[in-house]
Amino acid sequence: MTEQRTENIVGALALALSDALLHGVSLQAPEPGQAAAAITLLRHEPGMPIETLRRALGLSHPGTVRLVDRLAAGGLVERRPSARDGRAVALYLTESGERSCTAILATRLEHVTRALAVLNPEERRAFGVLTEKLLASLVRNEEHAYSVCRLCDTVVCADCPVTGTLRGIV
Amino acid sequence: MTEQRTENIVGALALALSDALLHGVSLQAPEPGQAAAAITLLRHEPGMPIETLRRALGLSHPGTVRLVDRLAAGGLVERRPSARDGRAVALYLTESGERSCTAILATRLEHVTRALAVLNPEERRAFGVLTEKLLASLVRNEEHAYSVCRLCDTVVCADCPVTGTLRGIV
DNA sequence: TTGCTGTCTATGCGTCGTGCATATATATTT
DNA sequence: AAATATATATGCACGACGCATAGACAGCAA
Repeated sequence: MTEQRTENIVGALALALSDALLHGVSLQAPEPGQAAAAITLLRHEPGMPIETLRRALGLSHPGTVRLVDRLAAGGLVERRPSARDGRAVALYLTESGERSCTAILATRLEHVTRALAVLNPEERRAFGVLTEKLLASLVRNEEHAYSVCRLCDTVVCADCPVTGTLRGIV
Repeated sequence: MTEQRTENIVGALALALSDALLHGVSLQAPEPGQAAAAITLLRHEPGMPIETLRRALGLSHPGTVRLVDRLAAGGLVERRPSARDGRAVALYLTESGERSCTAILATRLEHVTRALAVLNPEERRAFGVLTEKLLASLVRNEEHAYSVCRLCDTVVCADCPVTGTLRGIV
């Protein structure tokens, strides 16, 4: 019973945090939804094809193509022919897209920082350790990892626990 | 710098958890989106008017009216005249709506439980304490509380930290 | 009471994102 | 060389959404 109370609170915190993050991040992106995640993923891995992006975002094929259409029309993303695969498109951020990405990551970081502000240094450290353990156990495969890390800042997150888990799986 | 790594991981976990929760919960609801949250909110507070629901879900007026239309057409929700306010509608779950709500809450609980399974009892307790502290500090006002707790199980969550904070504010 | 303002609900309308089905091009296998 | 699989693009129809608006009622003022 008391166990379930903890589970309930954890679910509420996850919802509250991701609500705040997604809302804040959408304001930095050209449109709500997965546009912000698409942008940060492309900084994460420049040249990513549409199909990989699609799997990370959990959208349909046409939906992803149209999203890229809109991002390209807005001057944030550029389509180039892929060097390795003649069928594929290699997606790159433009300069404007890079600026948008920086704003998105800053907003995300700011929201999480504000949320963690009530914890003292020891508590924050303890929370970080537990969070890392939870996150590492949650990732199922590479596709899921792309999705989970779709809004991450890869520069900050050296030795990412998610990729660490994947190395263990593969 | 290492500080930011913690923030990054916390953001990723929040996203991963809420993704999983929202997806699982949507499968128990008649449609994706905020339908599941609408159903659980109505168990939380039977007789809730559309406007309160709208604020908790973060939708537009017409969007909420249409959502209630679809839920009513599906036999999950019932509109009744409000006893106190002649303009307002009092929303209630039908029997079928109650069953759907039970399935939604069970799915949510199951997902969080599975996520917390890697922690041993002491870790889980510590994580629960820190989570509660974070959640309590995050809630701004009553409207926000409805939103944060929109998928909660009020039976399980006796002495909810969110309502506790609100009592402190008000 | 009468009248004014604010709130709650409902709906017509136009827009736009979405997915299905399909078409085309290229890669990979047989 | 043929067959199959994969990556991208698009025509089409559906549906959710928000804007603007309308109608009903509450609450307050004169």
